[in-house]
Amino acid sequence: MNSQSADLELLRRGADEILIEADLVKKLAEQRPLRIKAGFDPTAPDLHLGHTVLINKMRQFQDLGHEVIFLIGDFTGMIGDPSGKNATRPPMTPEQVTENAKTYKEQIFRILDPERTRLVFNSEWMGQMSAADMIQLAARHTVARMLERDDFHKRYQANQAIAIHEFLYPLVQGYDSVALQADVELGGTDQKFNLLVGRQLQEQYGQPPQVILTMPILEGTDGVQKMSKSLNNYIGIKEPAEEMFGKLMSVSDDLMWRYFELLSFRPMTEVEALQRAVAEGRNPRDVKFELAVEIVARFHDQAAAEAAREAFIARFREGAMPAEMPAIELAAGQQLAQILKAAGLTPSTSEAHRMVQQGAVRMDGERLADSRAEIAPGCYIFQVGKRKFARVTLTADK
RNA sequence: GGAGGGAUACCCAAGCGGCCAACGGGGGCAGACUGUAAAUCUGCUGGCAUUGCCUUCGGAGGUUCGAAUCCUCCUCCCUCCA
Repeated sequence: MNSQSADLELLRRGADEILIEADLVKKLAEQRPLRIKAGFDPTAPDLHLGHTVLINKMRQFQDLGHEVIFLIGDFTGMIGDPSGKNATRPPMTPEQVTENAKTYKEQIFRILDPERTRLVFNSEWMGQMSAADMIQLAARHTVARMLERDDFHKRYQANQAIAIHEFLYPLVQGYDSVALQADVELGGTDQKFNLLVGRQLQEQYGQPPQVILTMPILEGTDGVQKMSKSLNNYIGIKEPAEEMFGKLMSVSDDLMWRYFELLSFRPMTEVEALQRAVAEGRNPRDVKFELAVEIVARFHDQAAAEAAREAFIARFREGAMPAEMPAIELAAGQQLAQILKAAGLTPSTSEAHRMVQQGAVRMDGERLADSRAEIAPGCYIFQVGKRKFARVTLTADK
């Protein structure tokens, strides 16, 4: 196997589609650094592992010596959100954009090499465009082609409104590829149409069309729906190490392999070996440990990752307490249920009563059965369920 | 502009005068078990309170001993017609 086909195999990993793969082979054969473009929304970035699928792919290109362009779509953001019926979102100020760009850098450079990453804003060229330029750009594309896009098509069929500027968005995104002379553009599968517009526009402007590489949308920790903050099935890359580790461990044994493919940098040959090992009886938990350690180490460091693993093991094996927990001081003379609520361990006293009924509440390791019991003054560790702890000091100030 | 249909707890979705704090599913939480916060099984899932009270079925009124259920008006959404 020569190095080019090894490169191709790496780039293909996890990819949903490569259009056109033959073109990519040709470009790789040119033995020059390719310009790899990926666009991101300028809204406040709070990245989770789902976003990193794409960024990981950028990193792979980078490792192979290509030029990665991290494009922030601030021009698009300043106009507003075209999708759906959502009220147009308030335009972002240049200050906000700068601020968000800073946050992006903080987060993406955990994965990307800052030395080899070009950060650009599309307002750099879009801001220069006159109305006449814009119309000329619009003239390069047709309504019929726009309507090929699935969501436009459906809305048109259903007689739902499509605002003119919504047609402009794919054009602007496509024009970014022209402005950057991109060789490859990366995006989620949901971006396929927009990426294709880039290809078409580049041809119109006399450039060789970019190759499109789409990455799948990562499933969240529930294993079914896409990872997203609003579905609360996400793992944020700024989360504390132990939290991140725990969430990774909560992923099902099946989903783990998907995460290996899309999130791990381990060679697929190794991943396949792990898969065989599990089939032959190795505990999938231990394999999941390896995944969790790798990911946590990427966003924290190796030591924090190992510590998170040890803490995890300690907790389920010995029922140990976490090293840190909120400490709260309360007046004595209250019922247990009220203490639990006051300590933030349950959202309401009714919930606290239910938790006690279900045997979920412990005080200094002893299970409690009476949610109305008054607790004598002193310092205790309360636990609700497996994961919620608080150190509560009850003071008798009466 | 006209004609119909709909709005129920975190989400979906029953209920159509009292047995409704409201079936069922999803999600969430808890317990058991285990190989992990996987899988499986079971339970819980409005609030407050020493088992009684308070708020909830789009909003505001009304009928009734009693309404999520009936009436009136309003708001929003969907379908069909112009």
